[in-house]
Amino acid sequence: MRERFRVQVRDEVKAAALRQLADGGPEGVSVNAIAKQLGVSGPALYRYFASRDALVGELVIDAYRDLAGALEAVAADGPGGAPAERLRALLLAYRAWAVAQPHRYRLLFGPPLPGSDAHAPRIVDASHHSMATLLAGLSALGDAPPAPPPRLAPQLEAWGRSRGLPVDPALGLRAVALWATIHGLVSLELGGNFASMGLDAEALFEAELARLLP
Amino acid sequence: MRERFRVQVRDEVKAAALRQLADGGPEGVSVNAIAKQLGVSGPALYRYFASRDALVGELVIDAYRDLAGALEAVAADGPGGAPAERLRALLLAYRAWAVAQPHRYRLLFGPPLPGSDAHAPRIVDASHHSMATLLAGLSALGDAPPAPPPRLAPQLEAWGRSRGLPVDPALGLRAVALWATIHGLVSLELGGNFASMGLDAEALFEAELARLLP
DNA sequence: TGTACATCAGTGAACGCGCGTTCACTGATGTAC
DNA sequence: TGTACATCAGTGAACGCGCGTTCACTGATGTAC
Repeated sequence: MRERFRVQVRDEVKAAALRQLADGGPEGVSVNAIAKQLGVSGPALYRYFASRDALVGELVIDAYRDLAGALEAVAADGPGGAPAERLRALLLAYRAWAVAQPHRYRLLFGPPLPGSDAHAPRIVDASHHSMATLLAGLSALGDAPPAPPPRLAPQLEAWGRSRGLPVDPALGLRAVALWATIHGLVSLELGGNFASMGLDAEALFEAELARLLP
Repeated sequence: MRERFRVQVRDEVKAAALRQLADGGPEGVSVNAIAKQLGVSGPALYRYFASRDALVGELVIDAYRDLAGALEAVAADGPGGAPAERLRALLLAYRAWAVAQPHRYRLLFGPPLPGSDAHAPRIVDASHHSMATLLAGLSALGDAPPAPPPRLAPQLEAWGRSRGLPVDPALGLRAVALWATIHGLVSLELGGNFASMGLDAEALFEAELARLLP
């Protein structure tokens, strides 16, 4: 079928785009360069993607899906073990995904790209799944986090509701804070900040996990 | 004097570069575009900067100096108040600086730029002052943070020693962790992640501070 | 004070490059009778 | 099975743009006698 061929070529294009993303950053993803890498003429790619921005947009969505998949796999894997231990595994998987493919992590959580609209519904949707997994992991802990300040409580509740999972505001705040912390660690690690301080980023991450999830 | 003129023009060039940085990101800083904005021909700028990379490098160093200056001003201001309260003010100043000029914050802590060498000694040096201020603020708290794991302790000590301030490893770990947390919050805020969740980033930041510095 | 000279800011043309995207077209692959 | 037609992947040329950087040169500003 022609359709199978289309899908296959699209995947090859995206794979080449990811390779360019890895060296050169998001700005380094170039339609013409991808075409050259596939041994094909530049305009040929317009059969498969409407524009460069559309291509990059797909990379973003794929990355969100991939990250969410990795987290869900860990969350679903082996229901044994204490909830705290399972949450720990989840957070380690988050870092592992980021460290294994820093360019994709930066594509998701780095500075917003000119031309790409991070508020497009498809993208916002895709970004939700990872947070949902994190929320579930936290919720399994079962302890009672401190209540959020009055200004934040309704916002957190609205956010949970808009996501379909009615969420305890206190739990939501805890999830956001936890996310910010591990994102901070990962982001500094990817930026080489810990390396330039002579610090072992992995040990640092684990030390922080030990402190946060005693 | 000709020298005064040189300095003044260099400053104007940098100011125009910062304006371009604000809209368009680091890749949007263009020699020719700056020249046009100053009503001058492109090659003219090569009298003042050896290359585009040299220009951007100066922006980085300026930004580090500016951030460190803002923090030191807060630290030196009004020695009254409990140490925890003063540290709180320091961290609020960190966020305020980042939020007021997101492009410069991203220039410092965003993804490393292609062409620019973040390990150049001048840049590494400039990046140290802010951390020193944070360390001083934490040290004034006077309480005893938990000891770091054996793998990290010598690294933290070596890092402190290389900086001229012999530092308690436990304190160093605490500083790094605190930095990672506020960087995570700030970085997600600048990325618009909290906004797209309907959360008030400032309230979030303050809630986290309240939790971290009771 | 006036003149000769050196310094140096800025110009305009040019080089070579890469970019995203359009367009008219060729040629192979699939489909329908 | 053979033939007519439609579909569509891919090509090559072109458009218009911007980029960093070099080069030889003009002309104004400063300095030295």
